[in-house]
Amino acid sequence: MHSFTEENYLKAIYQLMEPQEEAVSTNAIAERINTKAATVTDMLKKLSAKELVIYTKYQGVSLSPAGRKIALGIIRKHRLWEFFLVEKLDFRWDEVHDMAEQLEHIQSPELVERLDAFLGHPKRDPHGDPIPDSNGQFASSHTLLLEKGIKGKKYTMTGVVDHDTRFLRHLDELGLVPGSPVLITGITEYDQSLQLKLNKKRMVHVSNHVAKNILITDSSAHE
Amino acid sequence: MHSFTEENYLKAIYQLMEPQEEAVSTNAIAERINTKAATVTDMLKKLSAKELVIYTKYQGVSLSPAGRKIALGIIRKHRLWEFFLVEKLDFRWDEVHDMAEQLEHIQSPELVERLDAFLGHPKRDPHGDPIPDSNGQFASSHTLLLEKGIKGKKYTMTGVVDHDTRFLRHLDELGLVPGSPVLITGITEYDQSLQLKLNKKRMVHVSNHVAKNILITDSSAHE
DNA sequence: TATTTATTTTAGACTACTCTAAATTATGAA
DNA sequence: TTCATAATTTAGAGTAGTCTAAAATAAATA
Ligand SMILES: [Mn+2]
Ligand SMILES: [Mn+2]
Ligand SMILES: [Mn+2]
Ligand SMILES: [Mn+2]
Repeated sequence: MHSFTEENYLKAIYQLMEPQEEAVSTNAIAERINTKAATVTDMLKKLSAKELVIYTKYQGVSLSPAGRKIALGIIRKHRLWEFFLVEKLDFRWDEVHDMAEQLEHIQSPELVERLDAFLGHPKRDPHGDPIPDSNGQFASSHTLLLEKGIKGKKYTMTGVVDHDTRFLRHLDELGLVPGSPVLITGITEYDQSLQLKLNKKRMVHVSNHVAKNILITDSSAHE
Repeated sequence: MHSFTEENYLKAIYQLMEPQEEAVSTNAIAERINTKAATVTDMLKKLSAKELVIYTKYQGVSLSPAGRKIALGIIRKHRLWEFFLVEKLDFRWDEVHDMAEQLEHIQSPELVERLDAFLGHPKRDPHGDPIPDSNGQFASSHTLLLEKGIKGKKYTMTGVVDHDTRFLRHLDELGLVPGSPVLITGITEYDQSLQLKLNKKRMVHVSNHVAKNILITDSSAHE
């Protein structure tokens, strides 16, 4: 089997590869895992020997199909546990990540499937991130950044880019959480900040920084 | 903090000390943890330096108050997770131990307390073992071995001594699980086997070996 | 009590993961 | 294209946990 540590490397590589489908640098992994480049190089050789990654010296690394499968399994568990913690144990969405970092390594395929069923096969975690199914497939989503939204159009808040606790708390206070209806009522030219109308006529003002870190989807869209 | 491995040693020492309140031998720990005596000696020195155990060369080891507290915390988590797995995820009582062995090491005091509340503050795990509260206190129990039961007297099955999967499955098939009413209707002198009447007039016959591994309590007893 | 046997500890070594410092390779500015 | 700088790898070493074999101690037995 693969160790706790190996799993974390595979997950990190997956998440770094995700935006653009290209090889990931040693330094990028080191920064994400909070370790040193030399340590990463050692691990890449090990994962390469196990054929979980494709690694060429000085050329970066990418996941093999086997490595990708493991990474997706970890992410599936992470997000299911986060959903459990919020929906069943009443934690807030900004509190669950560290617990999920531990729970994602629990080994038991049967447990994952039963947990998934117990939770009602959720499609997204509390942060709006999609939960891969047992085959590693994601529900398709058509999201865009709030920053790119059009004035006067109705959207639904679907997730966040930044997962930092303070950011999530701030959104909580604004009442802007996954599922919230969002109507862009005004855009301030000067600083690109937005005036939004949420449900119950609640009006809020968000900075461009916030708008850059919120995902929305067309309200009329049927996922 | 203390590692996964250290936690397993502390738990093992606790469980070996439990029956009689006396020091535990190196070999006993080695056997329980599936390791070698030399390895145990190393770990005992380490735990002793951390003042989690009281250890004198060649004299065996016992838990310090701090070590005992950690051990009880692990046991609390183990049993709460087992309860969760059986009650919420519909696992059978013979399937949950290995998962709980992993889950018991998840670090988050808040998670434990929320899980406990979510489960309704259960007093016993699926095997009838008491779940210590957050202060390490057990609900008092007045159990005896089925073997020691008196003919014609009504009891309630409360737990097992042996936790082996095959034994638990066997009890399942007999319909003899924690909570079952048990009336001893006959004792066979020759082999000390017992004739029992469970609920719904179900009659079962159990060997002395089985009777030695089942815990019962006086039905009239109020815990 | 003396001797044999069992238990426990010590010595030395191995794997997994990590680090710092030095060497190597790639990159990009001149 | 050359040189300086940044990124990466290699070398060497440390910690946690594990092992086998040998030495020391305790317990059992004659
Ligand atoms: Mn998370
Ligand atoms: Mn998440
Ligand atoms: Mn168990
Ligand atoms: Mn149990």
